[in-house]
Amino acid sequence: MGTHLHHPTLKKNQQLVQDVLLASSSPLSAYSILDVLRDQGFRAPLQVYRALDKLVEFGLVHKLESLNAFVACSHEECELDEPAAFMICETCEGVSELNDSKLTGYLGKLASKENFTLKHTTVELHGLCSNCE
Amino acid sequence: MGTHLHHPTLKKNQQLVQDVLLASSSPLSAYSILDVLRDQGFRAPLQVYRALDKLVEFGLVHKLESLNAFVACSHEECELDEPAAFMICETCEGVSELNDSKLTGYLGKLASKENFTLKHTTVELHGLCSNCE
DNA sequence: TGAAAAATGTAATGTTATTACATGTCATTT
DNA sequence: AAATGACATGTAATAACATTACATTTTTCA
Ligand SMILES: [Zn+2]
Ligand SMILES: [Zn+2]
Ligand SMILES: [Zn+2]
Ligand SMILES: [Zn+2]
Repeated sequence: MGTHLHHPTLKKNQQLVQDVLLASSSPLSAYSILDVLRDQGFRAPLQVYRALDKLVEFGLVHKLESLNAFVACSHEECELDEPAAFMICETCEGVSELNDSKLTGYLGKLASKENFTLKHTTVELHGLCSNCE
Repeated sequence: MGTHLHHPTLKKNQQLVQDVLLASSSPLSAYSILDVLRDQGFRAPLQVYRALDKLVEFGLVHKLESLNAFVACSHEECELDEPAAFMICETCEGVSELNDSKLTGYLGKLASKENFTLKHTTVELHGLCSNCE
């Protein structure tokens, strides 16, 4: 396990975005979040993107690159411990976040074998979850 | 190794797009490809996206989800053998494609442990290549 | 309190990707 | 050869995703 850093108290917009993501059973695009938050006064995409940037920085939210969408972290917070992988169901759109140290370790090995300095990994597995099979 | 399927002869637009990607040292967005091909008569994004769809289907081109960009396959063609991972240098934008069966195998294991039916994997490692370190 | 840093509001713009519909090309069948 | 059907192409319009620029407000902290 890596060092656990406390994130600062969330600002108003950050908290609103975080609440929307926590309430969702599947990843949401920035524009979907915007639509939900129009009632709370959101008017422009940048309000969402700025909040998301911070939440991702704090490790409270992850971006799924293959979906252009965002999910709340399934754990307390990933912080410096990057999530290892996401399993994404094509049918129900459910996502489960895996923190598998063996996978992380192996990706690190692959990188060092080529003298590649690893900064960030994206691992997204698409398929069908056990329910949807 | 999986079954080797022959892809059909490339059509004109497919070949043009493939040639642009083969000549590039780094991944290209669909719109960058379009710009290059304006001289050859390309006018609209869809001409590029349609060609890319086919090339990806044939295993001759891969999409890098974290960059919204496309690269020519480094091997003859990946066909049904999905590439295992890409290492992407943040500095020179160079990409190297890894076909690592141990990684593929481990991702499969992770999935089956959760009764997840794996259809497609996205593994993209960001960092610095040995040259740029 | 006063200055600096961070967050927010808003508009405009840039980038990536798809839908819709018309036309063209080529192999197969009659 | 004409008719058919499958696939490829041309073009315009629009949708979806994301950033730049600039003004203002709030928070932090010396
Ligand atoms: Zn997490
Ligand atoms: Zn499912
Ligand atoms: Zn390949
Ligand atoms: Zn490099």
